[in-house]
Parts: sequence; structure tokens; C-alpha cells
Amino acid sequence: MRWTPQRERALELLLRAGGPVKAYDLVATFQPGGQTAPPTVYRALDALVELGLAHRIASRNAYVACHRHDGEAHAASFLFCDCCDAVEEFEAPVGEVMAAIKARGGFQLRAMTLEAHGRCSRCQD
Amino acid sequence: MRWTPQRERALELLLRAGGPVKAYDLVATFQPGGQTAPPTVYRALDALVELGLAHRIASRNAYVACHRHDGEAHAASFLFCDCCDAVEEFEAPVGEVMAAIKARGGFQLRAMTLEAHGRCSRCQD
DNA sequence: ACAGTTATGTTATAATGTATCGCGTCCGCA
DNA sequence: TGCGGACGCGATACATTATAACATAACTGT
Ligand SMILES: [Zn+2]
Ligand SMILES: [Zn+2]
Ligand SMILES: [Zn+2]
Ligand SMILES: [Zn+2]
Repeated sequence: MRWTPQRERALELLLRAGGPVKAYDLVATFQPGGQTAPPTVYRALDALVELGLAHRIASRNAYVACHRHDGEAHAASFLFCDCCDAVEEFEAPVGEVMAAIKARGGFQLRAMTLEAHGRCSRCQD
Repeated sequence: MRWTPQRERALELLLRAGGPVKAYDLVATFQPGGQTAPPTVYRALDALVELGLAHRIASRNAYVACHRHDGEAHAASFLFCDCCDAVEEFEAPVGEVMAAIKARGGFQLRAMTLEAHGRCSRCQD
């Protein structure tokens, strides 16, 4: 897995956005003047996910830079506000869940994602 | 929220499948002889999710009947096999996670989904 | 019966994601 | 230094997934 200008560019855009970004937003903004072919964008994003620098948020069809921005493996956990579209990554304590999976036997865990949906503090009025 | 033939039909198909079903599979099979308009299918599926009788599996763009098949609210938790496409709903112990969300304050939780990815017992050879 | 709400039908279109093929570039190795 | 394989990128076309918008029908309570 190499570190390339495309991937750096994608990560830069994710970080600058500071939140979830849709693939087709990058299709529009990847290069300053004009469009980029979708496969180019998807490949860059997939690489970032593979490298542990970003997460894919399946329920929103979006990608977001990992808040840790080192490539350490961890369960990707997010809080989603139903009202505004705020999304925040947090460190969910998934120890019990992992233990339960181990306890039921036969399943070899590789990765875990967790989505909590509700109302953020700003949207409770 | 009414209980209608469309919704019953959708649930019947999910139950019969016994696993994740894609919306466009239902588009093809919803009525015996021919296609159904996508909005009809999506509306029926959305209603089932709303009623707590099914879950949407975002990472697969698929729907599955809830293993409890009563409408009780609960965290939707699934084990996904990376090799075969087996998916199993299980009861993840998310108490700690919910407590952590409460503890950080300001977020009013409504629903939670959890996806565990790895290899099922049949795929570890 | 009436009005308000909820559900369905229909058409078209938007949004999201991949297959494929060819070419260039990088890296390890002889 | 030359070779060979793996990896990355560009480009085109296409497949899949989901929704907008509007009209009609069915149900519900009064
Ligand atoms: Zn992260
Ligand atoms: Zn909010
Ligand atoms: Zn369930
Ligand atoms: Zn398997």
C-alpha cells in the first residue's frame, strides 16, 4: 500500500471538511477545475479506509477522516444527530461486545462499526 | 401506521428469505407476474423498519426481518462473514456503550446499530 | 357525508458504485 | 542496468440503489 498524491489529496479534503463527505462531492472538488472520474475517487477513499485513516459511514454513503488520524485499528463508533446532520466519532467501550462474540464461539472478529442515532445537544429545544 | 397487504407481503418475503434481501430483489418478486415500482417496495420496507419488524443493513444495502419479529425496540446487531455472505443477528450487550453515551452528556439516544465483520465458523479453513 | 390523514400508483430522474481495459510507474531482483 | 510483476491511475461505459413529484385511492374519526 503506497502513499500517493491522490490519497494525500483525498485525506486533505476529508480533514478540511471536518465531517462526513460524499464520494461525489469529491468527484466535484478533487481537482480544482472540473470533475474527476468516480473510480479515481472511490479508489482513493477505499485506500484511506484500508490504511485506517478514514471510515466509511454506510448509513450515509459518506466517508470521514478518522479522529485519531494514526492508522491504529479500532472499532469505528459514531454519534449521528437526526436533526442537524452532525456526526461525531467517539470511543465506544466495546469490550463487552467483543467478549460476547468470543463467547458465542466460531466467529473470528476483524472489524466493528457502531452507529448511535439520536439528538445532539444543540437540537434538544 | 397501518398494517397493509403491501407490508405484509414484504414481511412475508423477508421471512421466507431468512436473510438479507435487496430492495431490487423485491422489485422483481413482489408481485408474482412482473415488476413493481421501486417506490412501492422502498415504502413497504421503510414501514417495516419503522414498525420494528425489520432492519436495514446499511453496509449491504439490504433489509432483513428482525429475528425477534415482535416490534420491540432494541439495538440491531449483526455478524457479517467476509467470505460467504452469511449474516446473523445477535443480541450484543450494549449496556456499557449506552452508559458511555449517557456519561458524555448532551446526546439523547434513539437507536443503535452495530456491525461486526469477520469470518464465520464455516469459513475458517 | 365531510375533512384530514395515510397509503398507493406512476413516471421520471437522481445518486451511488463498479467492471473493464490499457497504460504508466514503482520496486525487488538478477 | 535490465527485467518482471505488482500496484496505481485514467477513461469509458454501465449497473445498482434510491428518491422527487404528483395524482389517486383508502382509511379514520366526527
Ligand atoms: Zn476512527
Ligand atoms: Zn443536532
Ligand atoms: Zn432485530
Ligand atoms: Zn462464512
